[in-house]
Amino acid sequence: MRITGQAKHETRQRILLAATSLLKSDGWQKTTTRGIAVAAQIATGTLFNYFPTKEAIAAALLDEALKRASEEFSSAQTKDTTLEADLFTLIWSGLSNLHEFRKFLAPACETIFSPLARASPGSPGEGIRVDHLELVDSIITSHGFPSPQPAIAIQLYWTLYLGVLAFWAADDSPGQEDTLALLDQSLRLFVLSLGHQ
Amino acid sequence: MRITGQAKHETRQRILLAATSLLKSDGWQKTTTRGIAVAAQIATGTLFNYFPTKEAIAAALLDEALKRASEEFSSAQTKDTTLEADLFTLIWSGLSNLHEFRKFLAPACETIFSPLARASPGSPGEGIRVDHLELVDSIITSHGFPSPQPAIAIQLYWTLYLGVLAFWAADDSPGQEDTLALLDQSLRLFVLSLGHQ
DNA sequence: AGAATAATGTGAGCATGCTCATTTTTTTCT
DNA sequence: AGAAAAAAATGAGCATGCTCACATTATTCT
Repeated sequence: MRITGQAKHETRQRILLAATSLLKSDGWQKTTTRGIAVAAQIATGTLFNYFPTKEAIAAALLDEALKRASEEFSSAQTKDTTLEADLFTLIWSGLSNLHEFRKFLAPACETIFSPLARASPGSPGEGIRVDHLELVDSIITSHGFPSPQPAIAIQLYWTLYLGVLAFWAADDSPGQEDTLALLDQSLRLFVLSLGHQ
Repeated sequence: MRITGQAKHETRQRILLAATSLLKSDGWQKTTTRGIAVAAQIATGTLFNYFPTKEAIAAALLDEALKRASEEFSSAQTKDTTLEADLFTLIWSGLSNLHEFRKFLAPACETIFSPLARASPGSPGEGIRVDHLELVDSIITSHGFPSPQPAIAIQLYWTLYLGVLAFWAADDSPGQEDTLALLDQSLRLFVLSLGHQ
């Protein structure tokens, strides 16, 4: 499994690299699976041996970026700040890591982890959502809040998170200061909602 | 323009009727534009003389339903309730009118008014969003609140609204009581955020 | 090594959203 | 009414996401 696995891994990386490059230069719509395959020097069919859908390719990219953010957060955590501050750090770090994908994030995400896609399990972004929400849950409880009620609080969090993401993707204010304001407000509300329940 | 317009209008209605029927029985994915065209007794190409995209067809259906809700609200308004209650009435009425579309709402909406589609003007759902937000703004100011700050408050509202919609679309609790709870919580937070700014 | 088996690569081809040159129908003008 | 012009309908065809039967390469077994 050693050498084979390595070759497979390299192909996978070539695909992700090709996809990144094309997505950045051409955007979501104009990047075709055929184009990615050619750039990665494989056949169209082979592409789908590695990723089940076009969205899954983008999801893998976003997943990598967000995993980096999670690790940054977990290692740098000082633990003496407020819940609000911790969540802010995590999310802001996520946005920084997603920065290179900002241009095509909105259209790609529509199908990847659309808030409305909650109904469709097995969607490419499900892993991302689950991982993120688990981390958030652990942060919340580590600050002494009760683990949020099953559905509502977490649903509210994810909604607000996607709202921030959506806003950020189209935010052209200097330094994304408008996003900062929205994120601030959103987190304040979310923490409030934890208390009120 | 009289007689012609009428014929056009009838064709349009036939399309919407056919689409409704197919969407309800087959869902979003399995309903094809060819299928709608056949059911409406027109050629595929003709369909696109009436609606620019498949999404636009669904958007027209949702628009009709939500317009009905707006009218219900506007005519039944008693004006002596709280802001929270008024918004609740409006949104709940919207959900009732959307009820028959619940099954395919989530996948359709991903592309129609995806939370993340704020960036794409000219999308089929833009009119729906704009109309709704205008109404909400007027309700807010009629209750003595200042018209919300440019972007943030309205963005927050739309985010929460879509979150509710998404949840509702997949909510199988009896009487959608879970959605009720989420809507309640969301509106409480939103009104809170109006005060805090 | 050579056969047998498994894993991976391949591209023709399908389904479907949508376009557009052409044909058909309707309206207008005299 | 009949010709000219405008409007609408049509369906072959394109692009693209994805599938699948087959070919190719890698691995295992004796």
